[in-house]
Amino acid sequence: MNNIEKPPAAYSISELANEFDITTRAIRFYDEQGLLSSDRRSGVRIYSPAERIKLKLILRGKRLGFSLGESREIINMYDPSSENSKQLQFLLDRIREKRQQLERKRREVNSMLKDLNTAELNCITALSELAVPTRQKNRK
Amino acid sequence: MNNIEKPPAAYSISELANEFDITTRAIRFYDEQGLLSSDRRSGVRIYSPAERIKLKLILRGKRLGFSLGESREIINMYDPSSENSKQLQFLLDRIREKRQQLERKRREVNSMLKDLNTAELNCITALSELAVPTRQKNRK
DNA sequence: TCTGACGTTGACGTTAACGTCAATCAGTAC
DNA sequence: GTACTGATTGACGTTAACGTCAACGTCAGA
Repeated sequence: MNNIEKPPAAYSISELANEFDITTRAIRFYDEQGLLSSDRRSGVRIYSPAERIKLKLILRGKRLGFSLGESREIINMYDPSSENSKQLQFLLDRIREKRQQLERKRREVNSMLKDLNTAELNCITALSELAVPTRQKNRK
Repeated sequence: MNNIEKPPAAYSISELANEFDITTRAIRFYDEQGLLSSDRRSGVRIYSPAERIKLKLILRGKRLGFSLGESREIINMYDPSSENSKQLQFLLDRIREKRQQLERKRREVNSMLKDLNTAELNCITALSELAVPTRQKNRK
């Protein structure tokens, strides 16, 4: 017998809330807004693994500064449920649009990291000069 | 004589608003909140190039999902105005903390870009199968 | 001097994204 | 049955980040 943990086939609302460290209220809100869809077992929400992934995508989107509406759009990009060519071309355009946004974000994250590096260096320098204030310090 | 554009030594509120495509109200709000500081020429706000940079940092932060409070912290990381070693060490810790956040954001941006790529491929495939629905399509 | 563009300060309104609370129901444990 | 746990649906409250509007100041140009 093997001890590998099987991924659950379904999740309760509080399981998801605990896993992602959010409140059930938030999940219910996403549900109301149609970002998640849930089966009901006598009124009680039950989420499939696919919905759990959607939730992950929503939270990732939030951390990157996307609104819930934008995250909804992004999620909808993953299934080409639209069948006709016009819709597909439109979807393709929006995918490429989002890519532009994300590449900008990537550039800005990198630039911000560079800034932090120099800030860190300044900080370290200031610290070391505090620690050894007189040794070999040639002042004019 | 040369025709190079000298960078202005000062900016009015509407100049900045136009440059960054935001409203003067937003700038005034940042000013109130102490994210920007302004000289006053008979009541009228005047911004230095340094404040203009701060504004850029604020907007970049927003696009990456930072709150105004977080952006304020990040901006404050760039000048080691605190002199004593304790403060500097604390600052250093927070810099490294922010770096963690940013590196996570970077990973997530990259992962999101990958997702978009596969979404694009799916879309393109669906399109091409629509365009040539009968040719060489071997169905079981 | 009057006008118009641009600025100011309140003060209140708005939207997104939940938080909070109350009343209620459904399954389990004793 | 009863008590407890965890879920539900309203309904209203809250916070951040501005928008909007009114009333007013200021300064250059005709």
